[in-house]
Amino acid sequence: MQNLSTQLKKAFDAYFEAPIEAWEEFAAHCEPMIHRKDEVLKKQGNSEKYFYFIEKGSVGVFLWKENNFVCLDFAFDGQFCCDYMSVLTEEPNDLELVALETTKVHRMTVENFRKLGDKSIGQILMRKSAESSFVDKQKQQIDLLTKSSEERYRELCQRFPKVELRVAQKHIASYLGITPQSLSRLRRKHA
Amino acid sequence: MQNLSTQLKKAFDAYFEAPIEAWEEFAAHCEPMIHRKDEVLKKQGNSEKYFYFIEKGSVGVFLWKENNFVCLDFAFDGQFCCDYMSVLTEEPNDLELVALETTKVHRMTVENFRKLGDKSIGQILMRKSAESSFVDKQKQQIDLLTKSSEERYRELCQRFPKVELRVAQKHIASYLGITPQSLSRLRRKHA
DNA sequence: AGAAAAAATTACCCTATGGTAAAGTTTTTT
DNA sequence: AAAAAACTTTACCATAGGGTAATTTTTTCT
Repeated sequence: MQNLSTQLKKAFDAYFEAPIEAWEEFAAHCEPMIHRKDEVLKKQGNSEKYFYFIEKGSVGVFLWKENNFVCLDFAFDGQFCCDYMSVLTEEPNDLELVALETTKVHRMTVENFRKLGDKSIGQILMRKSAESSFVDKQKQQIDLLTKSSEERYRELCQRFPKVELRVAQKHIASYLGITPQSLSRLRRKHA
Repeated sequence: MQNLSTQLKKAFDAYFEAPIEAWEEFAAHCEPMIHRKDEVLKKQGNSEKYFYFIEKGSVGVFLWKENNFVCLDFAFDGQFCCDYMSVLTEEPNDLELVALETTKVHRMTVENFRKLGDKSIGQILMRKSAESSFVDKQKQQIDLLTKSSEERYRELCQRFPKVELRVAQKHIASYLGITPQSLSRLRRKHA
């Protein structure tokens, strides 16, 4: 468990710049959990029950659209994830979280996460959490509006090395906003 | 000034669900200001100096890309806006805020906004602010990934009635992620 | 008001991506 | 190990949107 603390602390430092008490409080309420590939951590249409820290593995955030799914986000080792919109609005939401490989997480109930938010130290945690989530989303929007799918693919591969090996092409394609066929073409061209 | 209070309060209620003390504190530090069309409220590469509440008019958030600009966001009457990424990171940022028509704002220095954030009431304000900004961005990302430019255009027109009359087509086009020529075609088709 | 500048529209052709289908590959199931 | 299912690649054609340029309309400047 000491190992988690080290890694969790590192994630906090990179992500939040929150005071040390905040992550201690957070860590104290975490429960370890293992999810196999394709296991659904949060189902579309439900309210989010947990806030996750990924120790090892990866999780995809999906939106089901007609018969297809669109991948809105990936989260890998050392990152946090959840259907944050559901947490914030306290309502059911259509995002679906799925393990993309065997994944070890530490999760905290949203109930506890919210209770944390009532304390002043948690207030800061919640704020930092929302702020960094916003910055990430803003970057994604900028990429979608200003970069070609080829650029976006190359940057994704840089940001998450080996992502092509760990995550199905179809998920990467939908994340980029293109079809698997188009991604396949891109890959062939610049292989 | 009573008028502002009413409208500002309304904006808070719609946006933040923050306690009444938060917006009173906010309103107390605001300074009224009028910007003419095309006036730059925040220049690319600078740090954000103000946090704005728009009483009447509109502001565009732009990112300059090569010789062009891309519109990332619009803000109209009763909304807040700023280069939020710069405020959060406390660093210079490339977004540029421009008045799209004659616009009356009430602005607060980021310095004061941050000081507010140190009080517990401001902590909540900052958190709510980040949270609602995140939700907005998430929605934008979803639209970009799941909807056609035609759908996005129609929804933009619904969300901000008369937007086609108040804002230049080229800005709307870049917000949608297409060229003015393509937007022109769309408009002709469904006029 | 008239001239100049900027923006919007239209047109033409071109390219990136979509849709469908089929072939090849990998993974899962039995 | 064989069969089935799922995924990836390839191919072919269709289409939305881009690039350039010319024309018209609107806005700005003098």
